[in-house]
Amino acid sequence: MDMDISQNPSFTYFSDENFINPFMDNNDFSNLMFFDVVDEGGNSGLIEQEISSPTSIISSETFTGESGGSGSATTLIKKESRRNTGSKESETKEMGHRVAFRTRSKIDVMDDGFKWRKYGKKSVKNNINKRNYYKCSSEGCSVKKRVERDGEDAAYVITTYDGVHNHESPSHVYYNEMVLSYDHDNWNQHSLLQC
DNA sequence: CGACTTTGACCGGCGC
DNA sequence: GCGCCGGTCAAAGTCG
Repeated sequence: MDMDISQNPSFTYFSDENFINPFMDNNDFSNLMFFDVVDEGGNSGLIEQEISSPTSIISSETFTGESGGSGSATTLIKKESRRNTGSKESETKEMGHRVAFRTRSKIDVMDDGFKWRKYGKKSVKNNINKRNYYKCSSEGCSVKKRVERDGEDAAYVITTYDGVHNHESPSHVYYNEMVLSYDHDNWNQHSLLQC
């Protein structure tokens, strides 16, 4: 509609120029975009600053494809940006990190190797399509995921991950590649590092 | 029978 | 204070 998603103050826009589309195998993806969701808890995020900073962490995970033979998938994990401008009340709330990406896909829900339980469905403003809410069904894991079709172009699916899994993928995840640009303490990436 | 989905209701945050 | 909106809950239904 009126709002280009790349201008959405809640997201940092990433094109897929340097990114290999992980879902290309079994879906009709022709585009994949990532958004690093900035902490919207208060300050209006100066997101442009985040783009230039090396915040991205990309891990490639290969799983056994138990749901119809998907060969591999790649998880993009982006450290949530921290606004430490004024060193003033340093983020007491634990948001974990949030990743959103937009893919062109025929299917709504992508199999990322984790097991999700649907807990809500909602029609949201500026989008004629419903938004679906999922939780990770693993015990003790509170990662959430939102899935919605792009209101402008229903060929695109916007998926937002909220939080970090504290366990491995139930379908044999092998993290065979990982690029760590930098790290902070509030993200439990040790589950990734062990590989 | 257990796990999951569906769906309306409820709640809290935020803008006016 | 009020209304809108997004997110979550929970009961009922469905499926394997």
